[in-house]
Amino acid sequence: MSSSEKYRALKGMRDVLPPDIYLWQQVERTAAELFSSYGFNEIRTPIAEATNLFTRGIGEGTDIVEKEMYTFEDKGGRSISLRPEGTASVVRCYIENQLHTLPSPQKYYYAGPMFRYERPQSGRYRQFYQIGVEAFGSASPVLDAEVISMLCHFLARLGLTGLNVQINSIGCPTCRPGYIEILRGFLGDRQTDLCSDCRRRYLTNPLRILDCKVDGCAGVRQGAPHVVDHLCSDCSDHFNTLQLLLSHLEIPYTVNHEMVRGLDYYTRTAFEVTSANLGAQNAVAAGGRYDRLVKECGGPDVPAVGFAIGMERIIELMKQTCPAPVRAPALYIAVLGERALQRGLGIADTLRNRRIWVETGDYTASLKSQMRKADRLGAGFVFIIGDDELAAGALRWKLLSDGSEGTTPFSAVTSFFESRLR
RNA sequence: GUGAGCGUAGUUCAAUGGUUAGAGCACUGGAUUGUGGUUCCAGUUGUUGGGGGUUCGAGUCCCCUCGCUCACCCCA
Repeated sequence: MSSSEKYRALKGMRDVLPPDIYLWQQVERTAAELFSSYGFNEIRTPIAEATNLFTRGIGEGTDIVEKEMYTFEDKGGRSISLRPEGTASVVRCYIENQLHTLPSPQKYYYAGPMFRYERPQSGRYRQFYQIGVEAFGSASPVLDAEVISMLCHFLARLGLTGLNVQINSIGCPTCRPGYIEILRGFLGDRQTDLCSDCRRRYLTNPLRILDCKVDGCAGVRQGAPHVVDHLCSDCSDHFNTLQLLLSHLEIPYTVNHEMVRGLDYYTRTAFEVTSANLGAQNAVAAGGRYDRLVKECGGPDVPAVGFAIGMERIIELMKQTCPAPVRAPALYIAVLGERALQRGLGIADTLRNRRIWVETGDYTASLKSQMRKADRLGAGFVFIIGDDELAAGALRWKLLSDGSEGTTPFSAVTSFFESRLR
């Protein structure tokens, strides 16, 4: 709104406040509980890394490293970047800590902010949060299925419905080059009808033409050969077994032949969960297999699968079905005078030790204003303590929902309150 | 990086180019002593995002700028 002097959060970055914060906590708690039942352990890596970890890991030609990274020099002249995604950091962590020496597969999850310098829009922020999962050390499609299944259960446990799971296989270094040539052959004489980006992609990364959203390109690629029909036998077996497992697990999915992931490191399985209830940025979670990345980053030849969940997008969907819960104190202690305040503070302490949310009033304010404040906070009970109550050794209580009132001795406060709580 | 829409009180919104820019909600206090919600009364809040221009006169028209929103691109 007004005034250039006021500080505001940077473009594309925002505060998370109550009541939304309780949804965030719920999502994080659910992830921690569910993922650990699948044997995934949390890890925390720094939010900044050497820039070349990302350029090498994510791929020189990707938009993310080409134009979206927050990159700066530290005081020692080193090029540092804020992480634009989580996988590269986790891979670095896996290699640096020699986690391959532990029994395979090693399974980890992380949660935290990522940074990309993009133009913000609905569901897209410059600082955004992901919960990600990475499993190292098994090339088996069983692990792909486990990870996809875990993701679906996670989303279901949060009460999200109407989501769409799409999978595809984009092959491996053995079969992908062959497919790319076949694709180029198909597109060959129709190149001129492609958009300018796709004409460039024809040379650099023809796979990306498959998921270009420009109308003309969709027409040009109609009838294009599917990757899945040109996989080597290993990749083909892998993909078929994955589908079989997903069916056994009763996970509804569709094969999307046009889905290729944007990051260079993916091999074989690629998958994505989308929602029709978001804006243009409709991916809720996405991931895939990256069997060559660990080696490419200087580690042992270890295959891996993972995915990342877009926190803000999950939260948005949750808010559409049920609003964020409003929290309110169970008890407000209205106090009249300093002696009453002292008594009230003691009671508050006792009950707080029993995990009860208690607020105390301002003894210089009128009872009316304290009552009003209790009501505004949505407190369940009010305790009233004044000279009369101190003399009688019993406080007045009032249940705000129906206005009922009574007295109870100070000595019986704990048991009174706990029995009335449920 | 490209395009479009929108910027008026804490908030939601009014105000044919024409007095001192208003209203609801919210907030604070009060309606006989120590009782919330509903009601009534009173009070507080603005560089109309900022800068320039047109005009006798600009919240209103024009230009620039900043911000927000949405979309493209790309992605979670």
